[in-house]
Amino acid sequence: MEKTYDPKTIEQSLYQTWEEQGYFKPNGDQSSDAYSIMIPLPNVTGSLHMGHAFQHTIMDTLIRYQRMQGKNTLWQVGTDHAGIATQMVVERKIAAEENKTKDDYGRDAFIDKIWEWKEQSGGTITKQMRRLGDSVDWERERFTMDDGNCKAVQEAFVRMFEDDLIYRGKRLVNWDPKLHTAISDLEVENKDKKGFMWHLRYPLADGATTAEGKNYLVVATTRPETVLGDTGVAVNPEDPRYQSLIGKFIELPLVGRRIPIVADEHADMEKGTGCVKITPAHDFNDYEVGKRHQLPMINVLTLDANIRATAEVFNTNGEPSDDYSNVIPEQFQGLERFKARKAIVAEFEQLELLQEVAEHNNTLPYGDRGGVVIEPMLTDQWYVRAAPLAETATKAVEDGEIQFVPKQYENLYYSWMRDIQDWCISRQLWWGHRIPAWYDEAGNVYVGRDEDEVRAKHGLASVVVLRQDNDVLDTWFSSGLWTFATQGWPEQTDNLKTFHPSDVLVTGFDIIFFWVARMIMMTMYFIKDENGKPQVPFKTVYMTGLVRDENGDKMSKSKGNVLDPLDMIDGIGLEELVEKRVGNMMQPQLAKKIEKNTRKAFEDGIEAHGTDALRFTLAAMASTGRDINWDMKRLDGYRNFCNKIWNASRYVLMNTEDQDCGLDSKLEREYSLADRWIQGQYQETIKAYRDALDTYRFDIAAQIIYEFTWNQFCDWYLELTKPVLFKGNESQQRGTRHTLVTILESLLRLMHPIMPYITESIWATVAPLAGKAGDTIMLAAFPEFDGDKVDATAMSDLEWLKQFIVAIRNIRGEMDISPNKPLNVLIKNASNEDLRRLEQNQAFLSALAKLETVTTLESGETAPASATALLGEMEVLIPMAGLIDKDAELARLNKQLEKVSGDLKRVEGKLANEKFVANAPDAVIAKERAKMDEALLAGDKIREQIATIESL
RNA sequence: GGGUCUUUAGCUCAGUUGGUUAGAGUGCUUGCAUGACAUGCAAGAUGUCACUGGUUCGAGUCCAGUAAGACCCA
Repeated sequence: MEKTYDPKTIEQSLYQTWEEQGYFKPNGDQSSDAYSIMIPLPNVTGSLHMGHAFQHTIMDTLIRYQRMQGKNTLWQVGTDHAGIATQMVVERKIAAEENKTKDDYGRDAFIDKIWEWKEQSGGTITKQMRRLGDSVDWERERFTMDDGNCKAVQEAFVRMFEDDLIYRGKRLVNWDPKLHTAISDLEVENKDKKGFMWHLRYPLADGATTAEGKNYLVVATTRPETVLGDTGVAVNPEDPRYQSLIGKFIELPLVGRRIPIVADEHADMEKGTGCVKITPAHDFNDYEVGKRHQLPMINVLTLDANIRATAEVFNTNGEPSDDYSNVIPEQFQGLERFKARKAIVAEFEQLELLQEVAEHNNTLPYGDRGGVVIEPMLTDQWYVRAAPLAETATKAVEDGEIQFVPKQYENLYYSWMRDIQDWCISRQLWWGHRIPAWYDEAGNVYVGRDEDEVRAKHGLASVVVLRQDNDVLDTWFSSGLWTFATQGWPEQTDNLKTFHPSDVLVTGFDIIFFWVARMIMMTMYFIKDENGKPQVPFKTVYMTGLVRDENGDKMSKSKGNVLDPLDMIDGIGLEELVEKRVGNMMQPQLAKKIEKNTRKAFEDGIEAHGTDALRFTLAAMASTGRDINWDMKRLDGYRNFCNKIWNASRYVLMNTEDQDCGLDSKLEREYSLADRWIQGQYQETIKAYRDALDTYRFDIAAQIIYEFTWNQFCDWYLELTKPVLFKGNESQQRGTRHTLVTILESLLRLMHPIMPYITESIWATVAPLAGKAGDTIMLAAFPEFDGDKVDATAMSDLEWLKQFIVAIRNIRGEMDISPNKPLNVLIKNASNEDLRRLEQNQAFLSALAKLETVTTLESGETAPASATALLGEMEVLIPMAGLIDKDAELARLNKQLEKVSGDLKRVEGKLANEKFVANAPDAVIAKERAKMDEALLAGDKIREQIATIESL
């Protein structure tokens, strides 16, 4: 083995071997339990960020852990087509490179272009996953637009339509005027912005006046440009100011439209003037008010959100109507919406109908992709009726069929499910699953799996011209079928039977609504068990937090603080990192700032750390549901841990390779105290570690394995093997070698799920020495706790030994005695057990505490002036002659005394409190008593010692 | 406005049903070429557990409120 751990040289070839050998595939053993995880679909043309690395670490750890327990294990891999995002990328690309639009290409050619792009850039993610060590079954890799998924989506759509769970309707949708598509509520981000509230005078018709005698009403609005589409004014039915006006009319300025004054709860008496203009075609609240009062709807905006040349007038059912004139004043025609606002305000001012302009904080809806303000728009769209699906889906969580980790996310889930809105699933895009609906020339709609089926089903002759809906489905619609479509649905396949429901879903809280909830709804609707009971898509949902940057800021491209997991693994130079962050930016004006921040945060670029260190760090920081502030220092620390494992293994191999490791059970093996102790420690580590993994506490698991490996196995056990290996007899050496190789071999298996590469690499050499056969650690058995191997006496004996050694080292450290100077120590007040332990562990003591002699004083025998340490009642004395500074020793003793006195005071106080003694459990009181006795004794001894030293 | 979460060592974070002197990594101080490792070894220092009040024999932990921050919903 090389002297220093170098991940580069081991990782890539190992992965290739694993993949080639088919170790990632399910073992197909139907007699063992199945275990499956369906990957949260990354965008096929995207790349993995630290959040993915985090989730993948957790999934791979779980999968490897279960696989090593012999389960029939599947980690299903795949990517999604990311409709809007991908189409935008390719549109920008052809615009930049060829100055063309998608319409220049035409639908089919443009879609071909996207497939091309997918072929080109689709490999990034899979390469990254291979570097991360993800043990996914690549042969089953799926894509949301592959044949199987297309079939599943089509089938799902048709069945839901037939069951009246999908409908088409003219309704207000969130329209993105930049991307020209409807989006769902979830794709809208509400942002607080400073704006204005305009108070407009609306003249009353027919000579009516208000209670105050005015001939107009004042309405307040943040969107004056929608005046052109007003079809009513609402006042609160309880409002005394306007009661007499209800049923009367307004003469709407600019367009001269006569519109009614209606009474509706929506008008808030406390807010503004209490009068609200109603524009049903351009506002979600107004739409509802309009429905209640049968107000017509007038659309005044184009799909670009410009003012139309002529308005579209609909009745309240959305049918074209001529209730009102469609004329729009010429000066506003074609104006962009914000310019139109200015023009209309100016016109009101001109007409002396602008009463007031007040500053106003409003919340504006933005499209999460296009980044422009969303326009409520009256269009025909397809919807999923969500409420009936939500009922079953909510119950599954209530009944505990699906559990969220951590639990509090269940509330978030419930709160959304209880108030669920219908889901707009059509998108005016070309890239995606085209909606399986056909229209005849009369505008009738037919839904079916293909045109032939539609014709057959509805008896449409071939002369009837049908055209398919131009729109595609929301990407999340296909993602919602992921857990079962990947397993062959709509066929009833063996895979579906074996691997569905999946065991755990590992994902971020930010897509609970987008994906998790919808997956539960869709799955429970389509998949039933043998008894017809709806099947859940997964039993547990493990929610990860966000990985943030070192300042706690969200990582994002525009902030330029994104980290590529591969750069943690391979390292990257500063210049290259800067280039990576500022190159190809959508907002080049930020480049300077990003460059400066990057140079500050990564002065020397990023060192290579290897996959195992990255994974271990992510695991160590995975406490439930919390965000992670990424800390390079932690990564450094855990890279050092890998180096530690490497070197500890090197030590083991140096002392066991080509030597008798006691595999032949006929030859005698003598186990030292250290051997028996480390075995017990190790067993307890297995137990605690498995508990941690079973409860998704990866941070605790990492902590346990770190503590055992470094602080027990390396710091104590390996040191304790030295005296045996260098000076012990044959059977003692054999026993220790046997312990060394067997513990290390098993420890590697224990660590493997989190750190796959380093463990596999070392295991290949260590396993044969421990008598283990097998081509790969990946398929070796996961260690199991064996209580018989825990030797309680050995455990307490060794703790005593450690205390002894630490006490000597402490005196050396504080007294400035070289660690190389052999010492002669005296023992006073030793119990029989102390004597036994001393007797049995001379070799360890002299090696680890560097002792020349240990002499027991008879009772009554006087000791020379010494530095002392206490082990229970036993005193360890280091004679001072020539070694120790009197004042330094006094200072050291006084410090100890102070500590002991402090303890004593606290404990005495507690025990003197009658209520404590009366109420506390016996065990607690006994503990306190013991502590008091110990403190009393220690205090006496230290004071005695101080007196002795002072008298010198 | 409603809701959820966070606040513990210089930094990044653990801390179970309330019960020793609140821990880890990193950083800091001192010493050390020691037969695996200087990406190391040994020893050591470091806390108003955000704040105020309450419950309790006992609170980092439970309750109420305050402050700061993050997120979700409207």
